[in-house]
Amino acid sequence: MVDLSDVRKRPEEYRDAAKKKGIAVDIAKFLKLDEERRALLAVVEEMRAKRNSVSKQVPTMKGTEKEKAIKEMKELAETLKEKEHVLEKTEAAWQHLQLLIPSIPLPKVPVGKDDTENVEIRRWAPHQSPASAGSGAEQGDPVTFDFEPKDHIALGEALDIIDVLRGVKIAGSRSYFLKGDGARLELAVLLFTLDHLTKKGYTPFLPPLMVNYDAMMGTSYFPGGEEQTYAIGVQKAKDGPLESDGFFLIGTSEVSVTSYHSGEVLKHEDLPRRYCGMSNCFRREAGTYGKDTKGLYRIHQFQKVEQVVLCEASPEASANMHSELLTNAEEVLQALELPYRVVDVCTGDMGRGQVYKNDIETWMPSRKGYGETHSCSTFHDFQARRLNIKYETKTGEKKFVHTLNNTCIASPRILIPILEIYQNKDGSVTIPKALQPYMGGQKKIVKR
RNA sequence: GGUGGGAUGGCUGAGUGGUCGAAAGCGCACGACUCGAAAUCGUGUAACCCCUUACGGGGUUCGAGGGUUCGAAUCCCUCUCCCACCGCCA
Repeated sequence: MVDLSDVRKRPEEYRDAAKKKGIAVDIAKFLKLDEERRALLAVVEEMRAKRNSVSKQVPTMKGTEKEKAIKEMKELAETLKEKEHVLEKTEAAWQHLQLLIPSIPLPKVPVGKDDTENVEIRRWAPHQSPASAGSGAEQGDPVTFDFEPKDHIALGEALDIIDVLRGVKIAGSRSYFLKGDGARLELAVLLFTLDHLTKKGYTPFLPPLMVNYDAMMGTSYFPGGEEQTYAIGVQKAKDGPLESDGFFLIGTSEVSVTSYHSGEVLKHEDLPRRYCGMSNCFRREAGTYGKDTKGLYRIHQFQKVEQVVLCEASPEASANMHSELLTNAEEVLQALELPYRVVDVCTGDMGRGQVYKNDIETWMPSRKGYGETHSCSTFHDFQARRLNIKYETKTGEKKFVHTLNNTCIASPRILIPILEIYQNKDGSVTIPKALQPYMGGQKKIVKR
């Protein structure tokens, strides 16, 4: 949610932001409703004031005077009820619209319509002599092979560590099993990342996977993201209606962990709060039919270590935390020796609330390109307003905190580059050095 | 799943239809006393919204929603959450 007084002050900027982000919201309609609401509020409050003052006097009155006052108040109550009803309706529409108003992107954000217009800002690849020949060398790929490489599915099936067919059998498309060393590899990469962040002062969380509407709304997934979200309910008969329990499966632990302090007032000296949530994540992936159907790239359920930060309300503090979050994620990729690039996400590929966003894309040989593996977002006070998270400044002023988040690792998507880049000619996969301690010292995944 | 007890300001807790946004205590802030401190005494101490340059005024909020009433923390209905015990259970 944005600062409404700011919207009143410079509506054109919000109209512009909505246009650049590709978000449909009628700012003029909002302003009109806003005025209507305030006019109605004035009328209703005046009537309430009258009622309150007369009601206070009633007990001191007697006889006909009292009867007259009560009669008058009865009539007033009726008109008041009507007015309140109109106000309520206006307020509901007003509230709905204000949730749709996007934040204004920082000036440095490139303007563009979708992810094809994101702008690369840097690349990293491990130091190793580039192969002079072999698959990929002529295109200048960061990873080359002197044999014909397999994709992660072929590797996973041959090694019996990924089973997509049986996943689909019991849970439908975009489902899978990790088994054996595949299961262990995923846990290894998650735990390695969690340890990395813990060492850097981040508090790990295992948060609720099911949350209420307020958490979804507060982190600004709702309204708008309902179609991407699984709702929890009870189905009493096969093909019968689903009775909602009012809970939703999180698509990221950002939802639970950012909401952790909702409704609270923190102390200035307790900021920044550095948190990381490890959780399963659930996504319906509605509207992606036919997109990334093969393999573990786009799936309904995965696991992620997510970084979440609450910091003081200054653009500088936010910017510092943003680069810290990026650095943490890059350190993990560097430890895993996976080539990646960082892009500035353009306006059209940003969410409603974000003011700045970077994606990290990791090299995936089978895609012959970089695939998104991380997403680092700065919100300023957009989420904090919705979640009502404040802090008290040194001067005793209460302000909304700034929130940020970034993936630190998401699996099994990260298994794509790991398996594909670390594969050997004989079909085995070398385990990245950093993960070997988390696999009991094991150095290779081989067919068992 | 069953039974009983709860939910009031930063905290404890009183309040069962009208001058109650709410006693008292604790905490906190300021002042007095003191060389200074403790103790003591005094004063003050909720959030949000609307109008106002400001001073100030008004509204809403006693878990949430609805109802009764001229008027609800207080009465009625529904729901949520917490605590205790019983049953079942990873």
